[in-house]
Order: sequence, then structure tokens, then C-alpha cells
Amino acid sequence: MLTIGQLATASGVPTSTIRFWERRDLLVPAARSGGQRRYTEDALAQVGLLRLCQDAGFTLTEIRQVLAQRAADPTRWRELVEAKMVDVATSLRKLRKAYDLLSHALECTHDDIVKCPRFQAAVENRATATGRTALAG
Amino acid sequence: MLTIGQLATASGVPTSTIRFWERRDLLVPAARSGGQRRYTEDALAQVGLLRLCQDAGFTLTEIRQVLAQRAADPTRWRELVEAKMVDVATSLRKLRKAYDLLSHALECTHDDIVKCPRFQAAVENRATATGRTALAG
DNA sequence: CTGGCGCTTGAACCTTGGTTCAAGTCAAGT
DNA sequence: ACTTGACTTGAACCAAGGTTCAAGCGCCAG
Repeated sequence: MLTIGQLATASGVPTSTIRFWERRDLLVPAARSGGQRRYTEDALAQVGLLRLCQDAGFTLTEIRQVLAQRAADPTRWRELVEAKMVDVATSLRKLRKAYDLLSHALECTHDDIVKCPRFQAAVENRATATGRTALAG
Repeated sequence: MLTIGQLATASGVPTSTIRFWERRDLLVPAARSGGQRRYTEDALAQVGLLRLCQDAGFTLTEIRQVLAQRAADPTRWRELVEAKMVDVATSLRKLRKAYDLLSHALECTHDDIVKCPRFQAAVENRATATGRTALAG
């Protein structure tokens, strides 16, 4: 059995965070020995799962839902995962654009980047995608 | 000349955010007419630049630095941009992994994902990459 | 018995990026 | 003159995801 400190070291997640997650119902309350938490190796996988879910862009609230419905309601679970895949794909596209724009910023010969047509196109693109209504001309 | 409301509509950035950015020295204080801010079309590009920098993952603090050194110190400016490109590339790799893992989660035949070798490999990978020291066996 | 380490708790605090609110000002229209 | 609508300010508030702190407990070594 691991203490919380050992679990923290093994998983790379601070003790403060592990307790925080338990308070937030993301981890089942650990067994106690003399008031102290004791973990099995399984907990390592649980903690790892939480970090991976975070990497995938789930908020803690979403993760709680996913976990709750993991075994209980496979249909709903798949929906949540599929929805998140769409989010991730969107983020990927945005990040790729950002990367291209950064790399262009290094190449760009315009002395002021706000005059660069490529930059202006990107702004324009973003603005139209984000609730702009008036002044469209 | 645009009022702040018109600029907000044109750029897709709320008035509250525009004022916030000005307070944070990310926008030069607008000219005033009877106490009210008045903007030229240039401001539209400035606001757009801010949003694009955010998309690229710069924090507001970083953006302030980048802007401050844009004309003043081209060398330093390139460094900041190059450093951010590295960050973005890292984020891209992580997101791709997350995406693959999500898609695998939908396919996976293991009834509990924490038993799936692919999941365990991902956890292991993440843990070793994140300051793990003890219990490496 | 005393240190000291690692654990416990709840509460307070932190950072980032804003949003909302109260109270007031300004310009235009009728 | 009065109303209306958009604007002004500083201050308070929000959400997420933690971190830090004070005060105290359990247990082992010396």
C-alpha cells in the first residue's frame, strides 16, 4: 500500500492535487490507516486516467461525468467522448493556423505586421467566424 | 471614427474586454471625444492582432512584452516568437496523442479502459515525462 | 520522552482572463 | 426640458484548477 506521498511521486501528481481531486469526487476516497490515506497500485492508473483526460481537454466537471457514466451508460459515455474529439480536432486546426502564422511572422518582410495581407486575412477570417455583424464592408 | 461599441461589433471582441485590455496596457489608450473613446480603423487591426496572439497561446503578459519589443528590439522579438513556436509544436503533439487516445477509447474492446495496454502505455509515458523518480520498477 | 517526518484538515489564497454592477456623464431626438 | 441610449469609472465578482498555511496527529528512532 502506498501513502499519498508515494503515490504523488509515482504518478507525478502533487499530493495537494490528489487531495483536491478527491474532494471534487474525481477519485474514490482512499482507505485509511490511522487517519492516513492508503492506496493500491490501481490508484496509479486512476490518477493517470485523470491526467490523460485533462490532456484531452476535459474539464474536471466533465471528467466527473465521464467517470460516472463510464460503466453505467455506455451510450452517453460515447457521446461525451465523440463531442470531445470534435473539440480536439477544432483545437488542432486552430493551433496549426497559429503555428503557420507565427512562422510567417518570422519570415514576413512587411516592417509592421499589421500591414501584411496574410495577417489581415487571418484577422478577417477570425472576425467573421466570431459573431461579427455590422461594418462588414 | 468608431465608438467602442462599434469597434466591439466590428472585431467580435466585447467592449468589456477592450477596456480590460486597455487597462492592462495591451492597447494604447484611445483618443477621447467628450470622455468617450474614439477609434480609427487601425484599432481593428490591433485588436485582431491581440486575438491572434492569444490563439497562438501567448498570455496577456507575454503579448505585452512582444508588443513592447516589436519595433524596439527585433532580436528579442524573434526569440519570443521562436520560443512560442516550440510551445505550440509541443501542444500539437500532445493534442494529437489525446485525439488518438480518444478515438482508441471508442474502439477499445477492454471493458475497463484502465486495463488496456495502450492506455497503460500512455499513462506510463506521461508519468516518466513528468518528474517521476521513485517506484520506477 | 522527545524529535522529526509525513500525514491530516479546512480555509484562505493565487493566477488568468475576463464580466458585471452601480452610479454617473454625454449627445441626440422630440 | 426630458428621455433615451451608449458611453464612463472603479470595484466587486466569477470560473477553473490548484497551492499554501496553520494547527494538529501518528508513529518510529534514539
